[in-house]
Amino acid sequence: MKMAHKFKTLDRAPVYVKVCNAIEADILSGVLKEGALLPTEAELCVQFGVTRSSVREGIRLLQQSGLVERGAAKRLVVKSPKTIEIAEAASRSMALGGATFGEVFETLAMLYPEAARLAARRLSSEALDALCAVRDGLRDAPPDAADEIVDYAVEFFQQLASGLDNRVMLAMLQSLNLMIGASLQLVIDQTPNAHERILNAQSEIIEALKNHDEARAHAWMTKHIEDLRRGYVVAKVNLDARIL
Amino acid sequence: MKMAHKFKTLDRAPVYVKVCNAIEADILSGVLKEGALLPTEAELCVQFGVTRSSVREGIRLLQQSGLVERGAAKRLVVKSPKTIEIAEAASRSMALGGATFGEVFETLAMLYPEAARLAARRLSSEALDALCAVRDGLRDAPPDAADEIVDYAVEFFQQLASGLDNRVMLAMLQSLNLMIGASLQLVIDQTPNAHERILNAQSEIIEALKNHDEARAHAWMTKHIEDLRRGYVVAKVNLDARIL
DNA sequence: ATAAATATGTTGTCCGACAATCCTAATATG
DNA sequence: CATATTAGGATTGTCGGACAACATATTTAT
Repeated sequence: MKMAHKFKTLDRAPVYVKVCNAIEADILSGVLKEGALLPTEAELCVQFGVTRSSVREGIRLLQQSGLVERGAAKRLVVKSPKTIEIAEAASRSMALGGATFGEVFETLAMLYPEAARLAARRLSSEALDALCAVRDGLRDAPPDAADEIVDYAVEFFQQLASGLDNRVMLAMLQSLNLMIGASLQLVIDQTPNAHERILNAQSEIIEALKNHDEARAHAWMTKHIEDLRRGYVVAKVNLDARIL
Repeated sequence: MKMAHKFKTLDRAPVYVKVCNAIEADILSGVLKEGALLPTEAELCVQFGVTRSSVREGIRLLQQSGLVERGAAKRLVVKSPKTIEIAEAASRSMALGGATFGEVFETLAMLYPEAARLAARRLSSEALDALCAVRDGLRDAPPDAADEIVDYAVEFFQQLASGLDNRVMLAMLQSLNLMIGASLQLVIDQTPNAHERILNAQSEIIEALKNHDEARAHAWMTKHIEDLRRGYVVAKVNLDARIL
């Protein structure tokens, strides 16, 4: 008995999706390396055999996923997503998805102490210097300049994360930074002694990192974050409220 | 002396970007709630006063960020991003950004033991039942069916993460799952006793969760992940290689 | 009343056109 | 000769209109 031939289901995706996929495939497979120039729109039209409208819609799709970007001369250049951009996209999506302060803080409280522990194990001396620079900046800042204090507090987290030399971790920590960064502003200028307390925590953490004292780094980071969290409670921010 | 008037810098973004931003703003501000139907393209044209090409390009931008989707009758409906989609986007970007197995595993080894500890503190009984179901499924699976074992191993992580009731954490854990999921396949069928070892780890973790024994949950999760990591070494997977 | 046929609306794709912008190269000027 | 200017060409952004494909709503026929 002869089996009737089975056809594969036809690919009925819109053309602009196919354009997006085709380009993306070549990027992913390495045919198009980072920084490579894509053909012009007109060129893509003839290569794919579709009209410019479709090509352009496909490009928008690629553009939003950060794989491609307009460079000099407006030409499209291939770009491999940087951790900060991944973090931005993720935190933006979380905000839109309705994540709350409580969720962010709980995650922060879980991740950063462990990050500090890892840092105590392997932070380079340059990374440590960067942390010291942040701490010194904070020390010299006027104790009532809330915005500056916030900047230094976030920057401390940022530098610590960067020093871990792990892009996956970095992206996650950065996205947490972004999610609280904006709101920290509202809190800190209502917290008494914020300047002093944060400065102290940073100093203790740095000291622990210097001595490769993992437990102490972990403990102080925990304390530091708990301190920040208390700020939200004092400022009467509802932890179930959506992040901005 | 009269000060010359200062003009704000003009907004010179392309129209399609403005279209995207305008719609996004209304979604974010709550004017457009989840599930709401967007006007048709023709309608948007007259409302924004631009041509359909521009509207369509703007829609592609929104579409890729997961804020909008074609529903029944092809109409555009507003959609708030789900954690799994955020995780997918993030892991995809990380893969394109060149993240390595080593980075993923290190992050996994940091996050999941802490997640297990948290789970021991507050996992609901339903979530625990779900974990048991996974464990039972794995127990009854043939010990040489590598793909099934992988599925159950990943599913165990998935259920644990879901039970934490924290979307931010969930998104991060899920994105880690996705990043190793694909590659675990290659490893497990080269690992002797994988079935038995994974089953044992799952059972121990479940036992610890039941007894709210945070330390033990943490310890066994650590052991479990280290075991998986060893699989990569045995299978001679280069930990500096890019994830798929 | 149900099924078939038709009408209507919406999206996907095409085409052609033009202004704004940027790059390149030729030209003018010191 | 080097630099500034200008002209030219290439490319993107935006427009308008057109039509086929498809899904829904409405009417007609059985």
